[in-house]
Amino acid sequence: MPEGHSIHRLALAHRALLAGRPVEVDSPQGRFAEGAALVTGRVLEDTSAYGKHLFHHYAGDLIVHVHLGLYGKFATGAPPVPAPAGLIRMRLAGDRGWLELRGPTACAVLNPHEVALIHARLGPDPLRDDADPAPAYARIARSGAPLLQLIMDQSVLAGPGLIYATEVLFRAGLLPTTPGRALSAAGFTEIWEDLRALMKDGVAQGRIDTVHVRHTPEAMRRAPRVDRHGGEVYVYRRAGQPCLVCGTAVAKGTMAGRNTYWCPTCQS
DNA sequence: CAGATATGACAAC
DNA sequence: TTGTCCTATCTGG
Repeated sequence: MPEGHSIHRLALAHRALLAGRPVEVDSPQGRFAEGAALVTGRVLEDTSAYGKHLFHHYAGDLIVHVHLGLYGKFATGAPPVPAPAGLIRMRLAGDRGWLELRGPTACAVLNPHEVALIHARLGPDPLRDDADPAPAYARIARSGAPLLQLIMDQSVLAGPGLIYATEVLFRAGLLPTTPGRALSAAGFTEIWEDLRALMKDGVAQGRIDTVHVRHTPEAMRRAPRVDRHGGEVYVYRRAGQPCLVCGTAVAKGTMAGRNTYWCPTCQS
């Protein structure tokens, strides 16, 4: 489930499992063999997350950068390390546990300068307390692109993916097609604060649940009747099913090659 | 078993 | 807008 909350959660888990001690790194599948050879045996000093990007910081200014893309997955466990099954791009083994990485879009050893370049091309991450949302609103306010695309654009906001973008727009009562420049400053602040609340809950729970997280006061006023027995999301992948707030059939469309969902009654 | 699908990102047309 | 990458899982026959 690789939206930003998953990556932050992975950074925490990997720190707890492996940081502070030397780790053995290899690549059973082979495609990360050269990178693994550079870092194996070093101390994994820390981990970090920025948007959907995960970093393993090794002693000696070597950083392994991982981007899960659409299919990437980590598996972790306590010792002993299991026999390799499937295609394992990267495997870590420390004295407290092990980790396997499959199917990432990116897995490479970088230097601090290269990491800084990645940070520089990302927008503010709602999960980072050092984030300044102002540049994101500046981008949105002068764009005619649809809000769904802008929220998913990692150079505007780092971390939200299709589910959070879809759901936060439902909670804000805005159609996915709303042009960025139609969003008021107050409307942006509501979305930013809601993303922070939703994604922090996502980190804590390990799943996306946009129905049970408290709405902002503005959204509560618009959608006060939440079905407590409803699903984890309001509209994502619920095409044709009744809206949890008003009962209207959830609509489905396509935008920039991605499926989009919205409630024709609650969103305008 | 083949085929479709997936929470992403990028290049190429 | 389409194709490509990477892998696992779910669907239908």
